Amino acid sequence: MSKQDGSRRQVTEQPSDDASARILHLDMDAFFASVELLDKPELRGKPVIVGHRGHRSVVTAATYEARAFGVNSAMPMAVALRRCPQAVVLEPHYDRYVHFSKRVMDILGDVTPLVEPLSIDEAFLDVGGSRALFGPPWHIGRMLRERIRDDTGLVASVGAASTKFVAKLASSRAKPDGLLVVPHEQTLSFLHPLPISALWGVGKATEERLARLGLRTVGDVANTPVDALRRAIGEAGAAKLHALAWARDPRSVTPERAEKSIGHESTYERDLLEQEAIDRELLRLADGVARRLRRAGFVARTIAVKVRFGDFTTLTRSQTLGEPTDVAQRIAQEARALFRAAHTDGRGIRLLGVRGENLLPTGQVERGLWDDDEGWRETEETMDALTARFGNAAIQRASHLGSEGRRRSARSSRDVSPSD
DNA sequence: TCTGGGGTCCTAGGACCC
DNA sequence: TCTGGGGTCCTAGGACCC
Repeated sequence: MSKQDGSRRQVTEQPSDDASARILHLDMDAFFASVELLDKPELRGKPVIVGHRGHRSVVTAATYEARAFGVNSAMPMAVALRRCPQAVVLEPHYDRYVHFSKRVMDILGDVTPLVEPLSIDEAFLDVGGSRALFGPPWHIGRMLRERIRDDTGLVASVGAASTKFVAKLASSRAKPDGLLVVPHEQTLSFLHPLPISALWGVGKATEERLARLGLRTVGDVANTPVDALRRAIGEAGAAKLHALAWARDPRSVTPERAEKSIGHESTYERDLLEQEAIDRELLRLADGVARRLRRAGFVARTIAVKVRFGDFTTLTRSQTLGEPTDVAQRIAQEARALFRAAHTDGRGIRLLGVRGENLLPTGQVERGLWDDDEGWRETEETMDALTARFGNAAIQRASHLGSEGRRRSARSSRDVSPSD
């Protein structure tokens, strides 16, 4: 697809019955690159790559014109420029992408409250309850694409089906600049001829393992006993894949999803060798994590460090704390200790990462519950509510603050208050 | 070709408790 | 004294997705 002719090829004829295709998947076409082109209309129709110019950088996004040369996102920039030397390379502007992402998500929210953003440039919608106001899914998809084009100048593709998984497949099949509805009764004939790699969760490694069983298409997986799949790829993967191959996907569209971890990592143009530089970087990364934890209203119970050496071998180390934190100095202290305990003995460091895991909401866990006898009594009453909200495991883990942190918690709740 | 940065989920082994 | 089975938590690594 090297031409943007604007007129549409892949628009389906309106299906006779698409009421069952209530799940929409909307995906922006070449999102970052398209946002850049809004400012630079003179580059339209040319191969454009978004990414840094550094010698260790990768392609963040590419226009369809660049993809025609075999350029894809996540590809090393050096490779991309060898394949397409005439490509224009633009620095990314993440603030702009976030801005346009919000505008698009707002448009989706006008149709239904059941919008689940999947990443910055795609979302699921459940339009089952929107029919009376906006018509059938096919019509809603067309309307959303038009509104996004009119309001932002950007192009979105839409897939509609009775499950999330098939809707997502439909949108990628519709790209670029298309809309595809897969009616319920056509689902399996749509699904089964596709290659196994179309299945969610099948990457290179899984594809190779399944190829050893002689499986190539989704239909092949559907017709293989779960036991055989289990031996090849493990318990959970087998069950999931077999279900997906029969278009069984019980996941509903859920607008709010709790974050599970917050982290930062950096790859360095030159490998880091000096401990001083490494410590400085760990503090910088820890500070970024701490800020985001506070802004999101979380404390982390576990701190994890990631180290990648010059030869690309990678290790991770993590430690669960007695008392959760969102304080940069505390996170950095733990990160440095983990780094030292990993005995990296002077090898060059290509990448460092710091991550907070096991997140707990700051307010409920830290503030007041265990401050005094009054608070201690309150605990009994709120435990059920907390458990219902955050799950048993999280609350049990948090509750041992009771003995350990009780006397200190007046201080600690000040330390971790989200003030800056 | 030489590999970013943000994440999620799964597996497996060991510790520990009942 | 030896043995066992289930459950949960912690840690490390890997696959995968955008």
